[in-house]
Amino acid sequence: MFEVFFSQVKDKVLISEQEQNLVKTFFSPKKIRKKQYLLQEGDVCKHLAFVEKGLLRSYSVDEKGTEHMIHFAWEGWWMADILSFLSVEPSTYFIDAIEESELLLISFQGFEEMLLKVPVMERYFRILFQNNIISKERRLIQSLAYSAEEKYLHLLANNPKLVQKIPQNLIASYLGITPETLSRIKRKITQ
Amino acid sequence: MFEVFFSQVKDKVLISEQEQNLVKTFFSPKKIRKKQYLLQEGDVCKHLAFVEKGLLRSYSVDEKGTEHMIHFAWEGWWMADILSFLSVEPSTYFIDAIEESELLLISFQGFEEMLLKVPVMERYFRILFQNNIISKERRLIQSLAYSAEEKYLHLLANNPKLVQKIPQNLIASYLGITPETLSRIKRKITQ
DNA sequence: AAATAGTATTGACCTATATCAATCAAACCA
DNA sequence: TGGTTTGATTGATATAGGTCAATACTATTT
Repeated sequence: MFEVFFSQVKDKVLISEQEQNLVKTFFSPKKIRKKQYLLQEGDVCKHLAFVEKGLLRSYSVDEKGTEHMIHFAWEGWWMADILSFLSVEPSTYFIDAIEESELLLISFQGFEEMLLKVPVMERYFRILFQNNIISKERRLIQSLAYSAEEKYLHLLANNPKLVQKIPQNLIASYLGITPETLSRIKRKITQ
Repeated sequence: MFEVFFSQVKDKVLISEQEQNLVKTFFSPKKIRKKQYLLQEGDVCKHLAFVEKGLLRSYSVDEKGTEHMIHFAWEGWWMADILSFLSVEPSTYFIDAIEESELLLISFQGFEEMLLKVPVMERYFRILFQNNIISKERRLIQSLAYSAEEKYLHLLANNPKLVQKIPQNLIASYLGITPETLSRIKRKITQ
């Protein structure tokens, strides 16, 4: 159950067997079906979810009912509304499963306690958050400075797995463009 | 010199006098004039800069020579190209002073050593990075889902200090719109 | 296997925002 | 202090990408 998890952790920090066993106690496994919600708007995000298997997405829905993709997470990645989770405020997001998935959940109390009892996990999350900042910053610059076509080409070059795994209408939303525009861009690139 | 710094740190974690004295040894103060560069594209970002006083900006410049504002930092905030700093790769950003500023600089080695020797600073940065993720995510959603006018209204509501302190052409760039469009939005809102 | 729902493509048209250019206002500095 | 650079406003025009609608394609369900 924790194979993917600890292989990810070990990519970033050194962790002993003993520490691993302690860390395990803070998590509970959960299976989630396709289209099932992990979080709905208005609810507090009570867990960080690590994806052992499968595929999740997070998104917001505006007044017109349009969905805006925020993140995708598959094997080896985390998913949560970090704002809601940390501030214990109602979320403005939805999180659901694009594919049937296996998750490891940790609660807010569990998270805080784990970081204090296992300092190496404090370090792991600091590094994780650093990386997250970097990738968000990249995406932000792209959304500010690039045309729709440039954004798609960058995604293809830098995150081909995402383009493979995720339906096009969701990719369009992730890039902040319409599915029609993405379809036209693809045609233009291919011909 | 460290007044603003430790008041910020104490907002997030408990830190002893002893720890404070140790932390101080990792930083060096630096004064920087208006328009002076702290970082130029192609150089590795060798320091995290804490702003004790003044105002900095970071921005990228595209092939057409257009500047895209990434961040602003004034009293109590950090500034760096975190990607370049952490990965020790050449930066794609510029950082310069909008106003004459007083900074506290810490090198990469200093940073790593400080986090290991003063675990409470590991915690401080984990929290700092958390908050950074949250604000970047907010900005990202706005850039994807909101119109130019909505983005400006949100900025006014949520970051009025930024709107006060920063020239309009830079605010426009920060929002990913042109100065002309921002000017028109302001007129529309006011009348 | 048919029926249904979801997803992608294409075309016609529209609108928000960019671009270009001129003027105006303010800030800097020699 | 007047001249020069820098930033803001306004107008005219162009365009990338959105919207709406029809059709085609692909999965999923019964």
